[in-house]
Amino acid sequence: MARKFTTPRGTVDILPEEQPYWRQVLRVAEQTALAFGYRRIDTPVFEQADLFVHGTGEATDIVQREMYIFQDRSGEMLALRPEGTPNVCRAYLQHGMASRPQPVKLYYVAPAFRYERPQAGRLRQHTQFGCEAIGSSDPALDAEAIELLWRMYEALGLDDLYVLLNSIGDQSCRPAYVARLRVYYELHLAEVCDDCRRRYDQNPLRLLDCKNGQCQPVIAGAPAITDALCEPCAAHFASVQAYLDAAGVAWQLTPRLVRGLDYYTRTVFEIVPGDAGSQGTIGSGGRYDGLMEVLGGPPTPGIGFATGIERIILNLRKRVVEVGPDPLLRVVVAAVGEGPRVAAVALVSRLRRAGVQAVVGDGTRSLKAQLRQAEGLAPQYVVIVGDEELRRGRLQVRERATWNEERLTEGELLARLSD
RNA sequence: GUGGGCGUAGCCGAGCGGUUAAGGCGCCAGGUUGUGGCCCUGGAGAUCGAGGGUUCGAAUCCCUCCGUCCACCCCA
Repeated sequence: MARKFTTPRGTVDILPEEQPYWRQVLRVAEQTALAFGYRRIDTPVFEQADLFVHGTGEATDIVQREMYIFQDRSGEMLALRPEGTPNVCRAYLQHGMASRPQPVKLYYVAPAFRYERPQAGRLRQHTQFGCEAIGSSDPALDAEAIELLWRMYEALGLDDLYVLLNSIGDQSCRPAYVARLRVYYELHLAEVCDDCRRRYDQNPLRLLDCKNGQCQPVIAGAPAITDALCEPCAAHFASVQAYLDAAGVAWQLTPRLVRGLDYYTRTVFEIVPGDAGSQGTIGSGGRYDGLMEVLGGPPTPGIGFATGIERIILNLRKRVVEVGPDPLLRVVVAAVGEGPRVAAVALVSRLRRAGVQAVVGDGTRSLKAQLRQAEGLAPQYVVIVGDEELRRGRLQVRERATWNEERLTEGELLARLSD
């Protein structure tokens, strides 16, 4: 049908029926983050575009072709947040958080925007829950971030998940490795796919992540970055692994795992479902020890992750995980005729002030219709107010599920409701 | 950004060149004057995603666009 207005491509409405999932996921996410000592931070939906150009990285797809970027009326270049980490780091610097006890551990729930071609599990606006621990390079924080994410999924009832873990080194060892990788690939360019030839030029690390069948033998023969780590990076990585084991989180060493963002150093990880489709990653993150300097701050290490709420819910639905229903409506008051309507409005007003969720039936409809309406609203009690009830000072109160009917005074009704 | 599938009322879904465009769910109303879940009856709701074209005639064929889904790409 010809609708005049619809949601923009790649965006969705979250209808009342879906809200229980959101409430549940956000509740668990926040609880878990708080339990791990993280505190909430909120940052603007839009920021100076350069924050992401420099922070997320000029070479990334996100910056090159996916940002929602615009000029405001003063001519300033702004961008809708494509991911959360640069905002949090900017806030850390802006508010002098280096003078707080380190590390500063922050979490956020925020929409992210990327101009991409939508498909299941990939939207132009999606919601990320993320955590960042800034100001320490302790590998225990890396392990803790991974564990936090893992425990959160666990609490939500998601199983069949896998932690993929890798280290991609730092400035002192990665460049040499990338050079070696290039030398290796130079000899095999004829055997790999077109995308890989492009990656060879633009983003060599990503060569390892190619899913094209013809490239797999070449990947298998490539030097592994985990063999090329410098001593400090190797030691750090070993500690991360040991701490994960200590925390009881199972992980899989995945040398081919690299990440799309420029700022990652050392630890990178993803959590994927066992039956993952192409948009399978539900959460991922890593260490970004060089990011703060890029943003103009002093050298400050950091580790963090983000997970997509929509993808979590997708997986919860796939597994038919139960979530609590909406808080139930407790009373619907049906009334026909002006006198009873006035009394009914006054009654629900008092009920609500007493903390009871209550509504009146639609006064433009018959009593029968109001009762049908009440059925749809599924309250605990249905109350009927008519002239007779007003005369007697007693309400007709029905427990909807049992049809059990009583004549009660308002006080008795309230007592019943407070059981 | 590339390739492919799909697009009929709020939802599911028949029809696939000539029909008043089925049916189900849901919604609304009625089945005597104030009584809900089942049942019965009735009603509202569709410019057949949009715009062009072919044809005497198009939901049905063609083109373009839009949306959605799948794969790639990328990533949460």
